[in-house]
Amino acid sequence: MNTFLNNKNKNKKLQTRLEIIDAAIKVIAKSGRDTASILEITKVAQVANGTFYYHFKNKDKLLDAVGEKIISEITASYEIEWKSAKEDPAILFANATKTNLINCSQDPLWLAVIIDSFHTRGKVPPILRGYNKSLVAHIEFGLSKKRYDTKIDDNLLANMQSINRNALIMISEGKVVKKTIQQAIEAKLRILGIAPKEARQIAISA
Amino acid sequence: MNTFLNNKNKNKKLQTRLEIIDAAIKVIAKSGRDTASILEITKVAQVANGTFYYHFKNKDKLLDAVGEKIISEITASYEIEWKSAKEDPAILFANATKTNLINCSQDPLWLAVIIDSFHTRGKVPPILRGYNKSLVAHIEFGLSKKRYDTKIDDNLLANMQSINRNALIMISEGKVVKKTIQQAIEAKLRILGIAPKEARQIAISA
DNA sequence: TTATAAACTGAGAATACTCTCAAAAACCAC
DNA sequence: GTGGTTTTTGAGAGTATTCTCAGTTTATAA
Repeated sequence: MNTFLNNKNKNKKLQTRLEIIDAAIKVIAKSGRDTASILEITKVAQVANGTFYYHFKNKDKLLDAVGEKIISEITASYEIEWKSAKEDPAILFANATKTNLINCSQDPLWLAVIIDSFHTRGKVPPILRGYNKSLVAHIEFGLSKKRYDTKIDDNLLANMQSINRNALIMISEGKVVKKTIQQAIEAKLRILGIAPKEARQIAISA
Repeated sequence: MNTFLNNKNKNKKLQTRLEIIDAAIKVIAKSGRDTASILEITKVAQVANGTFYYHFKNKDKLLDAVGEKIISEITASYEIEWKSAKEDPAILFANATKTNLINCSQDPLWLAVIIDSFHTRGKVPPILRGYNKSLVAHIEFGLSKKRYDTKIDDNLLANMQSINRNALIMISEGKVVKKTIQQAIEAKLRILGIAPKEARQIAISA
């Protein structure tokens, strides 16, 4: 009889896989995606080098898995408050930004990996795709209510992302989380076309 | 008698050095700082691998030289209009931003290298240092005239830089230069605390 | 023309990294 | 236990990269 994938094996395999992903997060946080070597990752995970290639076709697939893991951790609690919206889009957006940044800041390792994921030549890193979709929705909502004064394009989205990224860098360098997040919200709202003083007030009360 | 460095030799040596730097700019534009290999650079420069090490102690020193070369090309024509200032700081800043971005956009190779230079783990890349100094001066000037509503800190400077970087990326991807620069100026002024509509007007007439 | 110093060459040492594979170990149904 | 399957192992092939160095070429002062 073909035992194929019984549960015990499945768990064993899955566990090793997760250990490798966790080790990868540690190493990437230290050295960055490009410099992180499979050899070091397997050393940290305490498995043989060959074991890595039993679980992942190559380094790229591992990076995808790392991205997915972090995304799922961060977005899990993220989309909830979005639906109930008769509120001011700016306030909703401020709160979403706050939640998002706080989630990213939970774990210094995630923080480092997320910041690192912004460094790319060419293609949009997988970690950012989900974020982008939600960002566009927020801005379109605000535009439909004539709350913002801007146009949606790649440049605007890139600027929004950069503000997030810079905030995360500041936090990872030890700046006060609350104040840094307020600054990020204020900057984003101002770019969207909220009046300077009002943007500050919304940021402070978020 | 010691011939030491007579002029002919000096020129010969200098010329090879410059050829290596130019080749480096080409290769970095294509592959990025980290991936660019000495081997490929010397191939493009048409010199032997060992020649590289006669001119540069190591890859880092070459990167410094590349940074200095590009900085000097870009900032050469940059600081001129700054002194004559009884004008509106916002307009001055808008013009400076425009000049700077146009200068960076002159050559696609520089563009690629400059954009690449923003990618760093840790330390501020040398290319940005000069820019930062001038940026702080501009903002302080505006604050002293009560034209802006913000505080100068690392976060603000990082956001300003990111807006520049994003504009350069858009330009390198073929977006219209003029419009992209206007968007950058508008975003910067809004973050500094200029009212949304006014920021747009200044950006358009810059 | 010739001696000397500068500039250049390219083979190869040292290192590091990704990925393969045959063999070993662990696991589990019977 | 036995036998078959899954999982792990680690040596090493293949490749790439940085940097060294002994020797060659080039330039020039005398």
